[in-house]
Parts: sequence; C-alpha cells; structure tokens
Amino acid sequence: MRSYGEYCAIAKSLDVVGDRWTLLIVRELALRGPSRYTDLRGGLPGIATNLLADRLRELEHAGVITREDAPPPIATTLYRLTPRGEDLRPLLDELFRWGLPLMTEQNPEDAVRSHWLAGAIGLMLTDRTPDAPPVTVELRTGDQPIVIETRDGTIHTRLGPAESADATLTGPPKPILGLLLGLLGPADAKAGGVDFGGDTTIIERITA
Amino acid sequence: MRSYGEYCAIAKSLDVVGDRWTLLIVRELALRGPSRYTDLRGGLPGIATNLLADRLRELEHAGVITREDAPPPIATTLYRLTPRGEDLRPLLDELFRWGLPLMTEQNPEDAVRSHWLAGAIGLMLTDRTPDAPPVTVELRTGDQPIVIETRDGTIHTRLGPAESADATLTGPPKPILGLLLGLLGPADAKAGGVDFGGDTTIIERITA
DNA sequence: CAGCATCCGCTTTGATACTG
DNA sequence: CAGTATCAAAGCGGATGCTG
Repeated sequence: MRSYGEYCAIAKSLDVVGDRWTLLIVRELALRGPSRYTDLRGGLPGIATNLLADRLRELEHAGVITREDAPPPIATTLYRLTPRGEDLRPLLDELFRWGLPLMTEQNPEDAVRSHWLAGAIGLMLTDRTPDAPPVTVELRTGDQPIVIETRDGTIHTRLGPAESADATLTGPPKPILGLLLGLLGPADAKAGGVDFGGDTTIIERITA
Repeated sequence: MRSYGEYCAIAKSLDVVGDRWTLLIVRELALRGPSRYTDLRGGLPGIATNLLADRLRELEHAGVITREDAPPPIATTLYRLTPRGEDLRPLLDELFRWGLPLMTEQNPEDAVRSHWLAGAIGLMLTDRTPDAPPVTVELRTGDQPIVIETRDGTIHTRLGPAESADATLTGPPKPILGLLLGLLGPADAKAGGVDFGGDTTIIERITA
C-alpha cells in the first residue's frame, strides 16, 4: 500500500496493517497461533497465493510477524506473531465488537470457519453463576466443533470435540450465534434449525 | 472493496471500513465533528476527489454517516457520524495507540495537521497532580495551535490559541511529541528545535 | 505437497480537468 | 463549494508453473 504520507498515528497504523487481507492474516495468527503457509491459506478463502506471500513479507519487514523453522521432525516454516504483532489483539477485538451486529446478515456464499467464531465467542459471553460447578457446552457448526467451558467464572473456548459436554448446540452458525447473543429465544433458534442436546438450561447461564 | 465473503465479525467490519481512506474519513469526522466536503478534503491530503465522493456515498449507505443540510444561513451540506459511526471511536483509539510508536519516524514529506495530534494527545497524557490548580499549555506546531488544559484531573485538548497559556512549546511536531511522551528529555527536545516558553515545570506535570 | 513466482485480465486508485 | 468525468497506472484475483 502506498503510504498515506500523514504525520498521524492512525494513518501510520494503516500504512502497516491497512492493506487488503493484512489484518485478516493477523487474525489467523492470533486465533490459531503459529501457522504454516498452507494453514493460513485455508483460513483465508479467496486470497491469491502470491498476495499471501507478499503480505507475509511485508508483515515480517514491519516487525509484526516472524518466520521460523518448525522444530524437528516437522520440516516446514512457521509464521508467528511478534510481541508487536500481539499488540494488535485489542484492535482485532474492537473490529470484532463493531462487526458483531453485522453477523445477523449471513450471505449464503459466506465461508464459515469454526475458529473465527471460537476465538471471538469468549469476548461476548459471561458466566452468570460463577460459583456453580463448571460446565461444558459443545457447538457443532462450521468445519469443526467448538467447546465452551466455564472455569473460575470466566468463559474459555477452544476447538475440537469435548470429552463430555453438558449441553450441545447443533445447526447453522447464525441462529446459534443469535441464541448465544440473546437476540433469539430457544424457540426461534429451534425454528432456525438449531438442535438442542443435553441440559439446555445451561445455555441461559452463559448467554449475554 | 469486494467483500471478503467470510462469516466472521472482523471480516464483516473490514467489508465496511476496510477500504483505503475509509477509516481516515471517519477519523476526520470524529476529530472535527460535522464537516463540509471541502474541509474533509483538507484533512485528507492526497485523496482523489472522486474517491472521497465515492467513500462518502458508501459510508452513508452503510449507516456510518449522514449528510444533512446545514442550518441557515449556511448553504452547504454537512457530513456527520451516526451513532453507529460514533461506535468506531474505540477502534480509532486502538489504531492510534498501536501507531504511536511509529510516530518516531517522521518522513520529511509527511503532511502535518494539528487536529490529528490534538484529538489523540488526550489519550496519552495524564495529570500527575490533579489537585493542583488547573494549567494551560499551548503547542505551536502544525497548521494551528493546540491547547492542552487540565480540568478536574483530566486532560482536555482543543484547537485554536489559548487566551492565556501557562507554558508554550514551539517547534516541529516530532520532538514536541517525544517530549510529551517522555521519550525525550527537555535538553534533547531543545536540541530537536523545540522552544520552551512560560513555566516549563508544568510540562513534567502532564507528560506520560 | 509446501511455498512460493509469473503471467494476464480486470478492478480500483490517483491525477487532472471540468461543471452547476 | 461540491462534486462529476476521464484516463493512465497500480493493485488485485485467478490460473498456472516452478522448486525443494
């Protein structure tokens, strides 16, 4: 990207991370941790491969990421956020918060990746009864299951199946999100295609 | 900008405000309040006028800004942030914070506008002795003076000359910023071209 | 297969000129 | 003042090819 040529902190930030795809690459590294080139591409559907290579170079040059050889026996290079790159997390959080209302419009051709939802869900849920025993909810939507766990009154999310879920939600991402956000009641969510499993009262405990 | 086509809140935010110039237009409206087309152009040196017109249309369509006729006798239209647009302020703040370290590099051809600095300076200064009598500092840099005032222990900034400043700093923006950020001592700031006026001990009171 | 580089058609941007 | 019109240059998306 051409520099804006402004002596302004906001413009200088955008000089570095304002390019198309750049912040989404940072998002991938923030959500997945150190990643291979191919995994990044999988999380950025539609990016041209040369563009990904260009952006990674620029981000490395700007001190936002580093490339490193993975420890043996894995023969690949990993891309990782530097501390300066980690400092972008609050910015990603703000983008997430501002964009959340837009999630009510799901374009049919929108790609869905569970890890996009997982990392963000923790930002919007709270455990209403933190002193009650911890619970586990599994969301079955997107390309892999999402596990929501309460620990010490805070919400944690991770990918992959739960060993034992107290409740499960299965269905399209939009009504599941609507339910968790408190925009949809259980009846509306069911009508939207969500299947409830296990102890459904738990859902109320963690919805916003 | 083409949509990223991702069912992800961050990507959906960027679908709306990720275009080149878009967030800088929001910055202008956030810093200046309701503005005329020509004033926006003045705060966005280098933007092509057709592009500004395009972006304003898109932002209006996205519900981020509104255009309205100014009250008589002024015959012009004003652009103003909607509440949804105001919600972008925390995002601008994060961009500002992340970009602040980049302000140590000032490209000689970087444009300087006082209002870019003024709105942001309040984010980084604190009054260390809030119980002491309020003070006023005037910065003479950029295209117009900046007034820093302490009120009730918090820092306020505005543009335009101060009626009576307790201290003044005159010179190039970079060393003035370095001084206020605590990166430069008074001697270094002087060496960088900063002229001190009035009671310079006040500067220490408000530097980060 | 992972990790790019090259090429090509298309879209977006930047610069300038022009108009109500 | 507040834009629209035009056009060259840069950037992007998609396909393909190369290298360890």
